[in-house]
Amino acid sequence: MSPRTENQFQSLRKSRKDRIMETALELFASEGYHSVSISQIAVKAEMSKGLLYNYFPSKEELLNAILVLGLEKIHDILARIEDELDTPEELLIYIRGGFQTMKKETEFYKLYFGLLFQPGISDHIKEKYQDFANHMTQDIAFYFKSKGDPNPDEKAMLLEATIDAVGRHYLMSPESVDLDKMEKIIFELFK
Amino acid sequence: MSPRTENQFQSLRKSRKDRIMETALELFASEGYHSVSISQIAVKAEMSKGLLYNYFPSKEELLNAILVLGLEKIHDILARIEDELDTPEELLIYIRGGFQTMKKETEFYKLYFGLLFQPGISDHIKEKYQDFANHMTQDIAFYFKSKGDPNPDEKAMLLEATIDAVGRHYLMSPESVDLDKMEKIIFELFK
Amino acid sequence: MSPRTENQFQSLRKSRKDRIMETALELFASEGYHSVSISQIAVKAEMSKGLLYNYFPSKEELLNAILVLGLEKIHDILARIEDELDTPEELLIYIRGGFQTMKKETEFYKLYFGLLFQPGISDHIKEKYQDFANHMTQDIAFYFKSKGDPNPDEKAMLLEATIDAVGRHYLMSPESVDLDKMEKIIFELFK
Amino acid sequence: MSPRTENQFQSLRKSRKDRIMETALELFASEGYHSVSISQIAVKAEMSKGLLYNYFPSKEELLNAILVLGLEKIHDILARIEDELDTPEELLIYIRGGFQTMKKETEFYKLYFGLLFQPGISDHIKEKYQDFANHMTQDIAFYFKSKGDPNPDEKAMLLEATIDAVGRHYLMSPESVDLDKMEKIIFELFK
DNA sequence: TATGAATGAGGCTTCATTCAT
DNA sequence: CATGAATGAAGCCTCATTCAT
Repeated sequence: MSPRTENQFQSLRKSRKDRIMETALELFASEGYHSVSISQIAVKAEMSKGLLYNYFPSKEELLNAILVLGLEKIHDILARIEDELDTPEELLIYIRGGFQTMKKETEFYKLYFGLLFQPGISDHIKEKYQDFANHMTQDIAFYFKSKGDPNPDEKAMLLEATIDAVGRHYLMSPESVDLDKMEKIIFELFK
Repeated sequence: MSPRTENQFQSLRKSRKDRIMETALELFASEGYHSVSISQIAVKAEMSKGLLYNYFPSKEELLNAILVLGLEKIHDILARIEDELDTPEELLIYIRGGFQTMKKETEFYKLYFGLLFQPGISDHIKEKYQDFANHMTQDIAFYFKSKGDPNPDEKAMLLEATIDAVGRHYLMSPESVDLDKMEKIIFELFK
Repeated sequence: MSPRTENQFQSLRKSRKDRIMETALELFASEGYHSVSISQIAVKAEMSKGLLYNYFPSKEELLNAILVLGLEKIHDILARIEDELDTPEELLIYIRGGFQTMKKETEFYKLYFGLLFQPGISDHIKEKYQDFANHMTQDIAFYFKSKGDPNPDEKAMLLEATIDAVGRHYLMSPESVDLDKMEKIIFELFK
Repeated sequence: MSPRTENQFQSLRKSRKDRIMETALELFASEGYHSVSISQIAVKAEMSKGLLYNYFPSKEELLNAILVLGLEKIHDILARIEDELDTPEELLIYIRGGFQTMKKETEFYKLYFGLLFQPGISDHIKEKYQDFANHMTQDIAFYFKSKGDPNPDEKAMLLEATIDAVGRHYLMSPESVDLDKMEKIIFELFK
């Protein structure tokens, strides 16, 4: 029989890679990066340990890939909203957007928040996150500036931190936080 | 050389147990719980592994003890402020108190925040923290109620979360956060 | 899919096979048999691992084939000189021949010397080498006998060993051994 | 009970370390460094794998330690002979000394010769051996100089290489080489 | 009480080899 | 014939914990 085409190989690789990353994210998020073994991932992804190394050179690189992908997803979501924040309505949408990424990418956020204070997580990732958070903060600062607030940067940082913190609460016990309500209260506070 | 011996001297007067916990906290906070071995702790605490196991039955119990002690310390600090929050002045003091515990117990908070999203941390601890956070939230809610705020509980949760989040930023890069200024802005926002 | 003649088939196989062996020899000699993976060979030979296994049933057989081929090449070179060693001139040519095979088949010798003391190398190969060395020794012994030396066999073994050893030095650091000079000195010593 | 004394610990450690090195040398020499697993060594030394790592940080460091020790032993043996080589009698003793170290440290030599052409063996070791061989060569050169030989350095290198090569033959098949006889023939040739 | 040697399970990773396509 | 994804055994190493002294 003839060998697989280049295309066949590529889509096979992509699907495998996706499967590994999905499975690993699930496990990392629910059990913690250090507590999950490559073996567990392989079993849950229904493949051999060896195959996993065909796609990621190490456990750490697998984690990295997951984090990079997650940050990109979030970035994409927010990129659609960001534009320029001029009106209160837009601010509300922005806040809502923040919460929605958390609802949508719950697992990623759980993993991520568990890692941020973990020393040893690659600086590259931390930088990426910083960039991302800075970007967000600047968007918000723009709003406060146009409103004439005396401390726009601090206000922005504060709002960003607040969204972050409420999201954290939500991730830890979703049933105890009513995001819709919080969204409005935050808006009232900062608008 | 001399600061180190100064440290050693100081910790020599402490009980063995304290020394172990201090050393372990230091290492856990700076390198991460999973990355620190019992051997490292024993070496840094200048005692044998065996002795360490005379005081703590396992690595996990050592961690537990550290966390319990840390929570208690924080509780003690806040207990001195809490009373009843009636006036804006008291609220400001409360906010300030929150930040001050973080400045004082930096290492504990670093460890703690790194662990909160890490599954596998004993539920006992998580409960203790919940109690503690709830307690705090209720104190604050008391203030908002006495002010006649329509959403006192949510407001309280929000303020608590905000203090938390700003503290996190501070812990990650102390130079980029001016706690004194943030304290005032938060106060203006919530008072 | 145009059908190939039997001949084209053969020569295709041959060139592929040669390429594999050449590449493998290169890698084995420079990095060591155990440190080179089949994957590396396949990449460097610009073919797939699978194809490689069409030509050699295992890594060990590939090594074997390389060694056999190498020994044959050396044998061929020496066969052209050997005839009967009667005169000193012929002895000199013989010594020179020994060194020249080492210059010409450097990689093979490097691999070979690295393997000779490695247990686990197929006995078949070791025998082949023994035969070859014995053959050489006998040729030389013939010379010493015709010269009336009292210990022709030992002398022969000694000369053979000496050529071997000087060659080894040369292979390890070519710049530190002047083969032309050594050749003459050895000749003076044994003639 | 009271803890072991420092002395007890030290002698325990020494005996364990020796046992590991002996066992490993035996196995490395007879099966080849790459073919012997840490597990095998542990089993043969009747201890756990883990313990081995209490004494050597890695397989490679274990090898290193063995090689360093071996070179030192050989050095010691030859140091007793070396002095200044003036008379033919002393040269004979020197040659004999060379062979005797090989008879005495058979395993070490087997391992060593198997490794010399193996790329990846630590340069530190190779240097040590070079030093050692150079030292030997210089001793011999001294003899040829005092004899007025026109090529003392080359002669010395040649003699050294010859001893080496005959030793190699002996190690590979002791029954086929009569070292006593070779010793004399070499002596007659070079004296 | 104190020591650190000793254990052994388990983790990460590599790689010769096979096989569906 | 050719490809490279897939397997699984085996290797090196770490480390929490135990225990003889």
